[in-house]
This record gives sequence, structure tokens and C-alpha cells, in this order.
Amino acid sequence: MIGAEQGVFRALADPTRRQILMHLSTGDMTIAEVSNRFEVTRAAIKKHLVILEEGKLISVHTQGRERINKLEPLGLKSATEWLNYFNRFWDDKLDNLKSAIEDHEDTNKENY
Amino acid sequence: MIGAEQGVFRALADPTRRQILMHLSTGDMTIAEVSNRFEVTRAAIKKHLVILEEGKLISVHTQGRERINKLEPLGLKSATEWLNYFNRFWDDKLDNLKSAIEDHEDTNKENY
DNA sequence: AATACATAATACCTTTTGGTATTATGTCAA
DNA sequence: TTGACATAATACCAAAAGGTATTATGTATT
Repeated sequence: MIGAEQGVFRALADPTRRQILMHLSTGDMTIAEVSNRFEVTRAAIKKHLVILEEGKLISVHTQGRERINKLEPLGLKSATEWLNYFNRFWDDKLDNLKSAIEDHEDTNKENY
Repeated sequence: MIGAEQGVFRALADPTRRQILMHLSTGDMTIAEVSNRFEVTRAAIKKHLVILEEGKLISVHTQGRERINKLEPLGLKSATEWLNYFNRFWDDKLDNLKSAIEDHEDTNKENY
């Protein structure tokens, strides 16, 4: 539960990086191919790719003079698990509320 | 699918803020109660709480001279949904892989 | 070997972020 | 009403983030 997710949440914090992940979900791309899909410089995109790599959300494979960037969806696991803690928490609250309502209904019935 | 999740991802990017959410999952707290659980200043915690509020992950209710901070787990919904896109994506890849293997096995059988 | 090309590395700039310290405001309680 | 207390607001600082421009490096291609 504790703390290996920092790199992932940091990587996801920037909208450009989230869009890069979306693009990479349609197929592997070189830096040039990624940056063609954005207005910013290739250098800026490269920085984003490094941060995504540090967060283990993508892997990079050198192929001649090109570097292929590949999505690693399993890298999102720690973030997903962290969020699930709260989703469970919320579900429990709803269950408790439901039980409380049912109990109340039962109580009412007893009054008749 | 597109873009209301920025506030949430921004809020989740800081480890102190994620810890605050964890603490609030055990019960509502005033600013003082939250900041007692951290080394940093009350003012710093207050700033984090504002960002969490902007991301709709908590709500704040004034009660006399105190302000009660309350977790809003539903605020995590957009982030969860965003991540689910990739979880689905990953599941599909696994399914495809599985089909491919099964197809290959079938092909092999046909050869006997 | 020479040149073009994809990427890396460096330097630099501006804005945002996370933090402290200090002062102000509003509310409770004697 | 006056003092104590919880929070707000402001000013300020250092570091990190996001970006550009420029130069360097390594790989293909001719």
C-alpha cells in the first residue's frame, strides 16, 4: 500500500504526458513520431518521455539511430491499486448506508 | 474520456496530499488535526488542502471557527476511469495473445 | 569518406510548486 | 469586552517543471 507509486503519479500529473500515453496505446512510436502529434518541441517531448520512462509507464528500445517508445500498461498497476483503496472505501460506506436504511425500514415495520 | 481529470491528477501528484487523503479516510478532520500528523507547517498543509479541494477530492465545511475537511471519494472517479482505459487495453492485449496461442495450437492439431 | 538525419546533451529562461514567516481576521469563552 | 485560539492572507524564498535554442554524438546512406 505504501509508496512505490510516486513515479507513476508524477508522470500522470501532466496532460501532455497523459496524451502521449494515449497515442502510444495505438502503437509504438519514435520520438519524432510522438512529437509530430504535438505543438511543442521535440526536446520538450523527449523530457516527457524520460519522466514516463522513470515512472515505468513506457519502455524505450534503441533500433539503429531511432528509439522506439512502447507503452507499458502494467506500470499503471500501482496507481490503480492505490485508487482502489478509496473505491473500496466508498463502496463500504454505501453498503453501510444501505444496511442502515434497511435496518430503519425493519424498525418501522416493527412499529406497525 | 477527454480532460476533466487534470485537477485530480494534479492533486494526486504530491505524496503529502495522498497521505492527507489516507488520513481523511479514517475520519473528518480540521486543518489543525491534519497538520498534527505531519512535520510541515499548518500553512503548508492548508495549501495542500486547497489543491485537494480544487480537485474535488475533499469538501470543506465551516463550523464556527473551525473548518472540517471531508474526503470525497467520488472525486477520484475521473482518474479511475482514465486508468481503466489502459487496464482494458492491457486486458485486450492479453486476450489477443491468448487467442493467438489457441489458434496456434489449433493449427498444430490440424497438422496431425 | 562525406553528408544527412535521429536523437542526446547542455545551457538558459520563466512559471509553478512547496515551503516558511509574519500579520490579519473572525469566533469562542471568561 | 478582552484575550485566546483556529484559520486566512500576504509576502517571500528555493527548487522543480516545462519549455526553447544550440551544440554534440552516433548511425545510415551515398
